[in-house]
Amino acid sequence: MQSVETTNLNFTINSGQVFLWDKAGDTWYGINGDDLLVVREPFQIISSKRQAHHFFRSDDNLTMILSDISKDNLVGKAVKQFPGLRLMRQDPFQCYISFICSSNSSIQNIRNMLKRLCARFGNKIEYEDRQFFTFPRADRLADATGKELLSCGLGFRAKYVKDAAKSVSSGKIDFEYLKGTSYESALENLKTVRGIGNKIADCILLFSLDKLESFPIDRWTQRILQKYYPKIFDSNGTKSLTEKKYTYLHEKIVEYFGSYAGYSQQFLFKLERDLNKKNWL
DNA sequence: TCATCACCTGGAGA
DNA sequence: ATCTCCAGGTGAT
Repeated sequence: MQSVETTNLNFTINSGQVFLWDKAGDTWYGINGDDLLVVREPFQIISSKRQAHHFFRSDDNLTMILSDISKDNLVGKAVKQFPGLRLMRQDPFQCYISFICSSNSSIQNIRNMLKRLCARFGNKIEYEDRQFFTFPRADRLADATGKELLSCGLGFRAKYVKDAAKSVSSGKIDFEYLKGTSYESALENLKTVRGIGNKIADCILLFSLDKLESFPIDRWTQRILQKYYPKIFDSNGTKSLTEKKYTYLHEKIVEYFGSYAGYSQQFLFKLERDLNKKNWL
């Protein structure tokens, strides 16, 4: 029987979904929007805002989902190997900005960028004599100057972040609306933002907008598909992941892995990263 | 429609 | 020490 209490925090937090979590002793501290989450064993999650939420997706029927995705042998193997790996449900704006920053960057670098954004534009809060900075609000980032964002080390992403924040503060991008609309519609909507292509949009949809059929395809995922499923996801010819090919692959993926493909992706990704001894942090 | 390439920056490896 | 290379991509030719 799987449940939220069986969450493996190390696996889950270091799975590339979130960037603003730190461990001190037996306690994890994580920034989620304007909230600080504190998690310690035995599994107990505390919110500084006393918000009742399901950050670790405890409302998912995990037993059913893990059983469903285990129909594929390799995913089944990964589920057995990493039973406590979970998807998270992050604050959408933070997720959106985080993955825009992830473009052509490394995990460590993404962490640094986001921490600087928080320190500069977020609010300071204290908890158990520790200091934290919340994630900036959209209007705060929309009002930031290009120079300020560059000084946070965002590089060419600075203008994307500012524009993206503007889109949210103006209401052009509405996360609550996107949660309620279809996967395809939400995907297209997100991709109208500069700096967001298929891969980043899929990350935002999967990690913060409850679209479990999202299956972000990046270098790693592409390698996994070619390595283990060469016949099913035949990438004949073209090397680069074009718009057309991405869409085609995603259709095949949902057809093959099912409507919880996002969970499948997380397990496959963990499996392959582990093989390559990439532990992150 | 597809392939190439530039893009800021910092960390890792030579 | 100094340099090169590259990182869970995207947008412009």
